[in-house]
Amino acid sequence: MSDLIVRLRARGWRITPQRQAIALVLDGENLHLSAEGVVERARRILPGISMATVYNTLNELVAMGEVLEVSTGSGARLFDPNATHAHHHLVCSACGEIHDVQADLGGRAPDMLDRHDFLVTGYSVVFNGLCQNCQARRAAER
Amino acid sequence: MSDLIVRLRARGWRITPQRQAIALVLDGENLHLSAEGVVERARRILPGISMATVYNTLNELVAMGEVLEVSTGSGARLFDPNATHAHHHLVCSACGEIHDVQADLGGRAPDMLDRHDFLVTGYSVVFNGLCQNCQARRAAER
DNA sequence: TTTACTGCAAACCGTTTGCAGTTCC
DNA sequence: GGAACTGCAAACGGTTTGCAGTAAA
Repeated sequence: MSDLIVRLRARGWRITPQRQAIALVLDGENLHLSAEGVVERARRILPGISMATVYNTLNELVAMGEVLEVSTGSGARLFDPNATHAHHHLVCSACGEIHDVQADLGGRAPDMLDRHDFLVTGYSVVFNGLCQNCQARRAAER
Repeated sequence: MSDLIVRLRARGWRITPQRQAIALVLDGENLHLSAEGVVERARRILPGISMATVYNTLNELVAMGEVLEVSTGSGARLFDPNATHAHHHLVCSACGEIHDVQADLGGRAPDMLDRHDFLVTGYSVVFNGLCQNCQARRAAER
């Protein structure tokens, strides 16, 4: 059984087949799925599951911090189940692929904010550029 | 006349009243407006201006790098005309207000990416937390 | 048995688009 | 004069919601 299900049960959630399917879909590394992607995969496990249920569940998971929301600016939200290990994102401008990257600003982040009376509770970095594949493809094209 | 209009003319744009109104709206520091916010303000200058024109223009400005897109994750895109000075954003979790902050990761950003074959062309940092006002309000509430 | 949860479908919101008319150069 | 631009309104894609039915505890 997935860790997520255990934690959801601990929080008093009813463990329905739908939630088990969603938890199963969200079990993995380097996962950045759109809501539609989650529905699609969840339907392989539980064909009848509805969009509404998936959206409801994802929103609740985000609200309780079990899942992160990644907004890449282009179109739909992406959901990132890797909420336990702080990390940032590499977004390929060519193919849209997203990779996780270790979080480490080496304590410099707070320095940036010295002159702002702003209480920082967290931060996220989005790196834009070209992934390995797209670099290779560009090199081959010219 | 705004600098932006000068640059747009230099790029061969036709300078219409609509574009002048939008340029006027986008003239300012620390501005983070939704498309609707731009329409609203532009209509004070040119009452008949349409959503479509504003969206078209904003998208073109973003595409040519004259305006930045800030995605806060919650709802609509925000447009940031401060494209000439690299900066990042402080987003208040309580009131949603956004402030610009000087960009300076002190050359550490590339270090984070050593083990990823990823060609970084840019990055942006979003700091989450509480702005001065919301800190004060919370302190007063308890 | 209770009440949280699900599925359907319609509504919603921000955004884009096709097209006919207008206007800047 | 002609291409670029505008405005309208309809369409669009992603997401939310109301409600009646279902099932977990």
